[in-house]
Amino acid sequence: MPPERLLEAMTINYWLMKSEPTTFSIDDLANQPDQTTCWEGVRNYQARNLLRDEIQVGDRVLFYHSACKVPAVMGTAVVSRSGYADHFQFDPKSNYYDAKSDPENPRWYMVDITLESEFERPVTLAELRERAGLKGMVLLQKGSRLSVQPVKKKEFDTIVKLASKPA
DNA sequence: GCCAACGTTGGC
DNA sequence: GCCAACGTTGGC
Repeated sequence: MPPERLLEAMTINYWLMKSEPTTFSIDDLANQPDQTTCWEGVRNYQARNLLRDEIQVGDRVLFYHSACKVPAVMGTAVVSRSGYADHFQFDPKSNYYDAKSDPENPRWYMVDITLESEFERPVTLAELRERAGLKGMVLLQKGSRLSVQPVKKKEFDTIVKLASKPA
């Protein structure tokens, strides 16, 4: 392995993934076999590139509830399988079907994630906005809609720490 | 390649 | 339910 690949293999990266709890909540993840699920249905090229090229086994994930009453980070997960073709794109009955995707050259990718911890309490979006140290988070940028996005280690650690303290 | 129209996301 | 912001589509 060339040295830069070796370094990559040793480096853990951090991500945030959004899910609408009415579709798939952190409790749903907790109830999956092995508390593991494939992260299907991402249909945005920027997020696709992350799923296909960047996100590696062992990377850690903030599980975020979006489009709900109290948007919040709910817990953490670990990437348990790196990018592979999202088979729902080839299923005409799926909401995620994409007639223009070529099976020889799949357009959409997914990873598997496994629950790591459910926070004792949600760390709300409002709370994240109050922390000066989190100002740079992709999630907090105006108009930011990426459903899979990079997070800095410092940001990840700050949020995990917040979750262990009373609101 | 431009850009208007449309659809979606997601906080509020 | 509203609406701002964004991404995609498709005519030209």
